[in-house]
Amino acid sequence: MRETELLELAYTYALEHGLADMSLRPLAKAIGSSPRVLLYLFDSKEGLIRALLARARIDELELLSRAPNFTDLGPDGLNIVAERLWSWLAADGHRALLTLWVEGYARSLVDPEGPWGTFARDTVNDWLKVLAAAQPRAERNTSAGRARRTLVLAVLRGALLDLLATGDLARTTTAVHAQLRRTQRS
Amino acid sequence: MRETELLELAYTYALEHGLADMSLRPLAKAIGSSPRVLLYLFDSKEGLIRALLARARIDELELLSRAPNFTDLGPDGLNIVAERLWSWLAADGHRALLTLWVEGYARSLVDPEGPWGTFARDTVNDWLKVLAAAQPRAERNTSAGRARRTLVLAVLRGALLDLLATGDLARTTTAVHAQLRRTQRS
DNA sequence: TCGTTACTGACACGACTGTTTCAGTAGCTC
DNA sequence: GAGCTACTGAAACAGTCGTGTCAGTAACGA
Repeated sequence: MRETELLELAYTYALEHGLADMSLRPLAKAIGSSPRVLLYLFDSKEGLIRALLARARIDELELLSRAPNFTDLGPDGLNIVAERLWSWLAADGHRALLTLWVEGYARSLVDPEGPWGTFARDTVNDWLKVLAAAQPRAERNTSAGRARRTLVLAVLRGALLDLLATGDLARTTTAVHAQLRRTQRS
Repeated sequence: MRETELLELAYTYALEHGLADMSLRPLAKAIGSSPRVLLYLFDSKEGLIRALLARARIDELELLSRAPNFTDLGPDGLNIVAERLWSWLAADGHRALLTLWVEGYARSLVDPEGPWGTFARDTVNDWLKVLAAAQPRAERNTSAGRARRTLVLAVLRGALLDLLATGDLARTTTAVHAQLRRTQRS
């Protein structure tokens, strides 16, 4: 299937160059293809972007699925999962993917129509679902439980934004760990 | 001064339409001007974007300056300021500005050259500075103090991302308040 | 009145955009 | 061999982009 291998090439290209000002001719040349072929396979540029965003989401879901999703890790399960997620987010090799992800997020806020669609809302829900699975059953469906996983997600994402902008791994990691240790005690 | 009033018009236009695919002709037509004039006043499109980003940053700094920045509100000063900041971030009328802000942030991560420059890093530092001023003097320059304000910033920004994507004011606000109340006790 | 400064309109230039048209080629099935 | 499917190259289309050129107006101080 030519489509999947070209998508993969385009994906690594997008990771390097971003999606915002990507255009067909430079992309095609870089991956050894032609605008004609890309249009043939993906119908339109919008279709290509949609495919790239879906591809990025696969990486994201794959990460999330690696978090232990069996239930009842105890009352502290949420923090355990969060700590694991952070170590993934903070890893050097994931910067490009996460930057692309922020880009897609921002874009889907600005224009919810278009290929970006509901990317932002989707990822929030993906993450909240995984975090919910790590909470004790009794807590999961309470308002306090929703707030708690919302808070954990906020900490992870806020710290990620900070890390991507400043590159200060030590400070952001200390902050995240401080939080996860603190709630552990409560 | 024609420049400032046109900048203001362009700014409100950018708040509605985003910066990413803004182009001179539609913008000029919308604000009753011409590409010629915009180029005359701002030298280039890049100059215009730089001016718009600077304008957005003014709104941001104005917000931050409204947070009480006199020192020693007590050990809980950081939370007091954070709560005030959140009520501003969560206000309905600020959605457009904050979305624009996220867009600029994302873009400055993708391409740190160009008009976006150090927008992301700058805002992180702006906020951290304000939060630092709200911490007790004794805590301010310790590693734990840095981590604490980093964490507060992460919560605010993470919750903001969530709010912008989902519009769920109740859940995000509950999460933020839970956090600020929790650390208050510690 | 002259010169200077601030601003503006009309138009064209070259580069680039996504997309289409037309014309294929290679491989597989019947 | 015929026909079908999958894929591809070359070139052109219409449109938009940022920008430059040339000209011109209005206000104002000397």
